[in-house]
Amino acid sequence: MGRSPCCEKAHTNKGAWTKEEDDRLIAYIRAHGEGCWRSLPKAAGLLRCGKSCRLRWINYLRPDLKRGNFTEEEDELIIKLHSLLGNKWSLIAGRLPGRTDNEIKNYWNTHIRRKLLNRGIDPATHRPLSEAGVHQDVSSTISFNGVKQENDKMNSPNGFVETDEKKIPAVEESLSRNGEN
DNA sequence: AAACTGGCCAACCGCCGGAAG
DNA sequence: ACTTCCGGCGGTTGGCCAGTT
Repeated sequence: MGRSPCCEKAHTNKGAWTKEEDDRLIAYIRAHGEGCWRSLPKAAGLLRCGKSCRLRWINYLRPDLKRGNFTEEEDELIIKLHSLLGNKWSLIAGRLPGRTDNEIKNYWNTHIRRKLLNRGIDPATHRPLSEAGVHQDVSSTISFNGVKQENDKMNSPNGFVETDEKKIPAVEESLSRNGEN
């Protein structure tokens, strides 16, 4: 037996959120706080999956979100963190106040990857593209899939093989070193 | 002016780890 | 110890929009 769905899909709305739905969600969380996403939609009078509510709140409605363009400093910080952590968007987002993992993930895929490729750097390994083989098919570098994830784990750019939690102190050290220069 | 193309981004999907029973 | 459930995460999709042909 597989897992049951997190909500009754037949009775939930999907797609873009309306202003009214946003207002209901904001009002409910202001009154009751975050948490218990499963029961939130019913309690808030929303015909949405709990997951959908959580995502909407975290990625769009939270009052502390920065929004707007990324600065050059944020760009470089994301590149640095990605070189250390790989596709751990939530960890990267934790270092960028007011930014969400989804936002950073989108920004990476649309802007930074291209930026690195233009610099001749492989976005997956943060090594010069020439090192990865002159005849490498660029499209394979661009592709973003599970295999690439596995490669990241097995062949982390900086040689990390520990868990992500164990990486954090090294990331902190690396960043502070960077700050001193 | 219409059709096409590519970029952007909000939102969904499926999986995983951990908590609870 | 095992099963079920929930929250969280990363990957992917699809709709919208602006630029180009």
